[in-house]
Amino acid sequence: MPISTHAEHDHQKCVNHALTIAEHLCLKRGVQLTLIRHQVLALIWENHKAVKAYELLERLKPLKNAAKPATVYRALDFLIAQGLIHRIESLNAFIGCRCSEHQHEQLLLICKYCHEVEERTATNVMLALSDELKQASFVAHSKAIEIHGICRTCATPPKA
Amino acid sequence: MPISTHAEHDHQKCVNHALTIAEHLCLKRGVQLTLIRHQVLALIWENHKAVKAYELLERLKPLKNAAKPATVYRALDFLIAQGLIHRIESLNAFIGCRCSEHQHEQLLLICKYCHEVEERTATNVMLALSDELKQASFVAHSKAIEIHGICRTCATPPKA
DNA sequence: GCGCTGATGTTGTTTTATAAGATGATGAGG
DNA sequence: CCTCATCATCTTATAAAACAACATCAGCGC
Repeated sequence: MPISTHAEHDHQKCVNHALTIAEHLCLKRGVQLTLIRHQVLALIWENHKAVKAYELLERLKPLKNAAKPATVYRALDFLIAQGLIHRIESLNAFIGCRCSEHQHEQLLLICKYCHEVEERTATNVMLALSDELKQASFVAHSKAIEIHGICRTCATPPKA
Repeated sequence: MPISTHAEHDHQKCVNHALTIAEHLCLKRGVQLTLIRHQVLALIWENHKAVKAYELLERLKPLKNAAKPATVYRALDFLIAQGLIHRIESLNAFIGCRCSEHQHEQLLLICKYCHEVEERTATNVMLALSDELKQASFVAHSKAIEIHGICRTCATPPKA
């Protein structure tokens, strides 16, 4: 079931949920969700759009005057390693992960208009992919699939 | 059926085939496969590994003394637009396309050891993907899937 | 306190990609 | 033949994205 990505949803809930999960997960794993990391994660969750590293840097600076590229990249590295965010290769951008605890094979649908990213489990696709990889005798390390196009909302003409 | 990517195949055949196809295709489409574009395409086809833009630039310089970044990037843009090569987003690199004439939904298997890239049609995966996109009401523009891992050859211990 | 470890600060560099304006080649139409 | 348009290229800068290296600091166990 897709989530509602556009304006109408209670986004504060999204954010709170994501941050709470992140805190619990880090605690459980014995890794530090430090202030900077927490701030970066919160910034990423400000919306459901893919966000660039230098954009995050700009947004981080008011909170953290000394912020430099390395500051952001290190936080991003950590968040990725913990599965809390995804890196979108085809955009050099980042997006909060909705399922940090579960599997990590997802389908990312990236809208070229609103830039929102929908994350789907897409079980059937992943099954077919596993099968194909088996046939190819290829051992995959990660199976993120990034698809660019136009999302439901942007495709639908503004309601009459 | 996967192609043989490693050393044992007659690579000159690959190259000639790719260049011939490219020439015909450009002729048919009324676009110019100029000297520079042809040279860049040939360089990309020197092997089946993903190649970076600045690496191409270095290799192009002996042939074309004035070569600058823009020289290479323009040629790459053209080749991509004509479907003669693929851009591998997750590597910022490029690879020759084996099926310039046909469909453009492919599965790219990228080996982290030998860096060779195998291109597969993966019909079942693409069907499952189309289905999933339909469910999501998402209109995709391109459906390249990049999977990183270890290829058959690199996974197989050197023959006893 | 001391020393270990992980996190951060700081500086600089590398890698990847594009912008903008001048120049050159080719071909169609007058 | 000229001229204009178009496409390709050249040239110079610069932007954007990412990382390397090393210094410093904070917390913790001993």
